Amino acid sequence: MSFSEGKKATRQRVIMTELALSPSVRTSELATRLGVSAETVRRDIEEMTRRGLVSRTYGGATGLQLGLQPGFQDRDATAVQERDTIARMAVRMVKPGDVLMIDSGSTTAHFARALAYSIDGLTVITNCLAVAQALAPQKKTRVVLCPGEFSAHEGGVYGPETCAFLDRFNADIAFIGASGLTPDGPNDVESGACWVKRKMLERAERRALLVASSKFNRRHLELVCRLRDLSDIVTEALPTGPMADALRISGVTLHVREDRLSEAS
Amino acid sequence: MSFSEGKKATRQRVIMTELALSPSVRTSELATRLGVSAETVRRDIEEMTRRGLVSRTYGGATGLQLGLQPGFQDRDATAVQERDTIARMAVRMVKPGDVLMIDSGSTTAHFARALAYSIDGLTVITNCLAVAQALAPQKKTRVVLCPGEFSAHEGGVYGPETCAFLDRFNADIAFIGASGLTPDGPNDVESGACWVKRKMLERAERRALLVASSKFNRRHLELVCRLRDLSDIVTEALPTGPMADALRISGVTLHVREDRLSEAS
DNA sequence: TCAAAAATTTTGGACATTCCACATTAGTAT
DNA sequence: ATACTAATGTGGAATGTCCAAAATTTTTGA
Repeated sequence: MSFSEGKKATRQRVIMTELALSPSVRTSELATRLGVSAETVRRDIEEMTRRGLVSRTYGGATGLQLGLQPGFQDRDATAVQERDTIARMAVRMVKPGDVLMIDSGSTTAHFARALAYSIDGLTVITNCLAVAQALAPQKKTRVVLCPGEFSAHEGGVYGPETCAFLDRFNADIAFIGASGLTPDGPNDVESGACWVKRKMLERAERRALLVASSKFNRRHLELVCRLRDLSDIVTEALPTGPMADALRISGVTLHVREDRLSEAS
Repeated sequence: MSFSEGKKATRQRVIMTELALSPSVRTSELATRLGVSAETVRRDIEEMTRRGLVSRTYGGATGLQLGLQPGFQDRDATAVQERDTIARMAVRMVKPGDVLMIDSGSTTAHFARALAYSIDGLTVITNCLAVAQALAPQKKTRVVLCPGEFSAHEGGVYGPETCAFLDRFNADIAFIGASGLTPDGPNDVESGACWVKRKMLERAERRALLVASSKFNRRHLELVCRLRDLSDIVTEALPTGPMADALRISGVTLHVREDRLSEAS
């Protein structure tokens, strides 16, 4: 009888579907709709809660509100302070009317939010949904979104379509992020993301890397480019050791600020 | 004593805050925490539900998920029921492995959410961010996002880039929405959106319009296409009068609610 | 095929929530 | 102050939910 998946799996899939359509479901309704007893539904919900799929409530369940992609903003929710400093510094590189390319990532998205209320008349080309959403409400900013395969994990689009599209534009400044920075240069875990970053760097006059100091000396799958291929690096703490040496030699402009000022007490 | 906002407003603000921290709140707990009777909390929740701020559940409330475009889902927060019925019916037109084009809009986004957990192996081409985000978490679904100028109001991309991009693809079914439907055909307030819809219809074998019956006989700026240019219309209530006549003549397949089915077998 | 294991339903009582009508209180305008 | 309206509290009946244990069905494995 059963061919592809068990009854339980089917039931739980229906629950997820139901939850995708409405913010909450009720045990009793599900029981009727699924033709099983309330107890069974309750057990399903309990199990799904354990697995982190839903959140149990009195009388039913609700989906987990994920503000965004799981792992996109959560990835380092602790680093808000650092990202904030970086974002503010990076904003100072931009002047009204500039054409920007902005990469996907939590740091660049934060930068975009800071940009939104600071500078007018921008044109922003991005492959990141969060960046687009941050900037678009500003009437005076034009946001161009790249095509490509959408990755929920990264919250952006990637692939040959993306690169080919970027190839048709010229920008004043490109802002890219990275999952690591070594003396060799910025690197990233995603190969698809690397190609997009490279293409952005290629099409822009100034080429800025936004990176938290916690990423220093972290080595990942693929090298995006050499240090000397960047024109600016924006970070919140001075690098040390080999990293500092490599930066000095590369001739990249380093934007750092240590003043730890908060919002008025 | 009171200077800025009334007690009720403060209470409801607390409820919203609480809801931002956890996916659901319980009436009883709120009552204790707020120092008011459960009945008052219940009345608050009821009012907030009417205003579309939260969703009432048995024993409490949950936030509305899919936190995206402000004004995107709000536009007609009341029509959830209708959209829900439409979404479920539309899902039944799709089979595993299909290539779909999905337009931007609240109805189509809802459809995408219903699709996400129902059908595997899809390829979806869309100009709508919400659609992409709804479908992308499904590993077995491929989501291709169109390029274009991003409109925060619509939550999607538009313009010549978008149309030119769509022109390169072929789809099994196109699902479009509309702000109005008259005997002439579907129409929309946004000219840019119309062009995208037309292009999607042009590139797909089956051409389905998802529209709530509340949109019947509403006339807006621009006609998207003729009725006969559509192959299917999915709605939740039978049209009447001239609208019904026009539909019969046009030869479009009409899908109206026939729900109340559970899975089983 | 049969028996053990797992999943599901049933049952019943304890407890929680809702709903509604009405009493009470707070807030506001006259 | 007075009268009026909105907001909140109270009580009890009706309904819904939870939980645990036992009975039943389905699935699994040899």
